[in-house]
Amino acid sequence: MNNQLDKAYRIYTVIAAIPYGNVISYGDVARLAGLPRGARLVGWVLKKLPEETQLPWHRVVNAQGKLISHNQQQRQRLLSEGITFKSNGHVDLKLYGWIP
DNA sequence: TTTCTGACAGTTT
DNA sequence: AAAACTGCCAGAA
Repeated sequence: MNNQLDKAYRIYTVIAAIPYGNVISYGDVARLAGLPRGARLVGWVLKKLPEETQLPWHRVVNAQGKLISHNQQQRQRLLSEGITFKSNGHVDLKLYGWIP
């Protein structure tokens, strides 16, 4: 079946599998979840995550390496995983892009 | 039902 | 280089 829960579930699975110390873009999450153009859906799903989720949502950044604006916590978590930032405050996707 | 809005991306101006 | 436009999917109004 192809209901929204299946799609959300596939997205969860992909995000849960992002290795420690790596980041991935929304578009790549969608692609790996079988939703080639579902980047916005990934954002929608992540927005709905509960506070206490164990999903490594902080490893998902946009295609420019920019973090979401509303959450300071993301940068902190990435730093604690050893991820470095460029002078413009973006993560370097070339270094940390996740190739499964 | 139609329209608008996102924690986005890719292409075209 | 930067802004605009288009595609995508689900939800809210």
